[in-house]
Amino acid sequence: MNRNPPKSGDQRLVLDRIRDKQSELTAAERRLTAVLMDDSLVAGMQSITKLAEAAEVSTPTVIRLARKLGFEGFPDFQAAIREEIAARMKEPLAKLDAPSTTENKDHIVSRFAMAVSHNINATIDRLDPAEFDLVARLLADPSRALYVLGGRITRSNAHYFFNHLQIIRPGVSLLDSSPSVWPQSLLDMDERATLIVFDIRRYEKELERLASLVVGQGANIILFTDQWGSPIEKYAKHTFRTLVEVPSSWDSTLAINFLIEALVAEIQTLHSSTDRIAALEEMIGESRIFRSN
Amino acid sequence: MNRNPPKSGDQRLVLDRIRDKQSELTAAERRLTAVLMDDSLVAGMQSITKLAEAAEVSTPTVIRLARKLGFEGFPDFQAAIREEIAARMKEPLAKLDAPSTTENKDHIVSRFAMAVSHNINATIDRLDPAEFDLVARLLADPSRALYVLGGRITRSNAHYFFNHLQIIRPGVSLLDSSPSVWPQSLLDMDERATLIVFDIRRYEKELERLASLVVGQGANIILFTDQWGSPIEKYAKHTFRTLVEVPSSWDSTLAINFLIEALVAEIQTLHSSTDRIAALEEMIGESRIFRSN
DNA sequence: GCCATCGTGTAATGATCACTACAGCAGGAC
DNA sequence: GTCCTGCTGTAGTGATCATTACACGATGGC
Repeated sequence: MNRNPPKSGDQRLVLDRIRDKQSELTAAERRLTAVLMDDSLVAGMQSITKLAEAAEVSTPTVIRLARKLGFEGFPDFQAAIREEIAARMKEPLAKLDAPSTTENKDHIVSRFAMAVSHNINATIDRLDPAEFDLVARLLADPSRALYVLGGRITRSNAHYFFNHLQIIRPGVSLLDSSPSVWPQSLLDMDERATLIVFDIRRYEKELERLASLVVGQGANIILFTDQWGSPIEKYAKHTFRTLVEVPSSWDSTLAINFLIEALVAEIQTLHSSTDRIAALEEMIGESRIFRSN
Repeated sequence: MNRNPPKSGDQRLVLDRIRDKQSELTAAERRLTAVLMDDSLVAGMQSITKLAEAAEVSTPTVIRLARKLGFEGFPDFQAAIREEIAARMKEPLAKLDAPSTTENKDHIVSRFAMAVSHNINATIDRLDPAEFDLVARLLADPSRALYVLGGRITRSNAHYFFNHLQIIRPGVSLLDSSPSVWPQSLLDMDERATLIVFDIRRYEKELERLASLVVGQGANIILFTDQWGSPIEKYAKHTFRTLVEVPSSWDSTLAINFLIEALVAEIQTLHSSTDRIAALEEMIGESRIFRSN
């Protein structure tokens, strides 16, 4: 390729330069770099006007950033980006992660990303969209009382789900982590109640025991578990199996979180209680958004 | 591959169009397409003047080719090329493709998966591996006291991180959600202390206030925020920006969880305190594994 | 050999662009 | 409160750009 414009001295990659200077950048400049890094600098191929519009900043801000990164002006900056993209396009398989040397391939983050990618894909694969929709409708029904319960590790997931459900609709309770206080909630669980349980390996005896009692009372159970399946499956009306293995000593609950977030999105749509959210924000008094314009 | 770029009416790829019309092209136009195909269209990102020079043709020839290929003019042609390159660059390290049949393409789960895929990839993209390693080492150092704090939504993430850190190493505290009890912990934060804060949009004033106090005491802050950046960034020694936008009324903290899990994996490796885990499991008395195989 | 046709480049045009100068404004210091 | 500093956008400029009109030259039919 013709590299007749020998750039402005510096040979480092644009992405690296951005990362290096990230801490010195101003708010508007960061909005810009966010847009640029969003699609691996491709946004920087547009004219300065378009790029500025996309990032919602002014054109001088773009020029100032280019200079801060060590380029003479926008054309110089853009030429560097073009060369960088050209170099990356030449490589057989576009690898997004490493702007970079091969050493990053083995970095824990890369290996983790591949595992997570597989986990979420496989989780979606074994998901029945019809069942997903059914569960979403079920959870969106405010006449059904909901109880949420997690295990030792999955308690955070339970809390996350509870946190959102509680804002979207009434009648949601988070069961305490201590089994000693469960009986009080158990009393209220009739056939209009639904218990959402999270139980991945090192499945917990207490959860199973509670599940059997809950079913005995006529309530339904929705279970989030791992690929091997918690013993609670036999009590559950709906089961979501997720993949949890990653290159770590710990299991990953990312696929579970994925389902939770997708369900929350769908439930919110079904319930469409934007007024409820607005009211809540009013109460909390935090509705101010910090984006600078 | 995905042919999402909507372009100017026509959906076909630029490269395909060139191949289709190759036989109808004139000598000068072929010189042009040769240059373009040489580096996967990247040459087409320059100005029309530069491109013409590179191919040793005149600028009107470039316009005539663009029109022959079905574009309105050079800008239209260039926009199509840019989108095509963008699509190719996005080719994720972890491609969470839409599951199975086309009918499901519009299902919330599929749309969610695509957004999440992009979020995690872009998050990795803007991550500095060296900083990641540095933070992992910092958090693995048992002589540093750790404090974990989340906002309204990110409290679950904070809890998740805390939950794991606490098992791996001593000296980890989760700050309560109620600001009224923060001062007690604040007292203990000296220059050997590190505060891990989660703050995504609808950035919370209380968190920022605490952050400034903490820094005043000489402690370090590690911040997990969104792509726009919490105001706490200016206090933080290390900042991890993640993408949070998904087709939902709610922001997604999946990319944050991704970083947490990856950090936990690395910290665990560095600390290699398997004995500590074993001891803990002994105490909990839950060490029986249910795996079916 | 003459003309018609097609391919191509040159030159001139409005449009857009990159860039500068300056003013407004927010946040921090005192 | 008041200043000050630094960030940011607006407006105006020359420069570059994409495009058009047109002229030249090559080719082929008659």
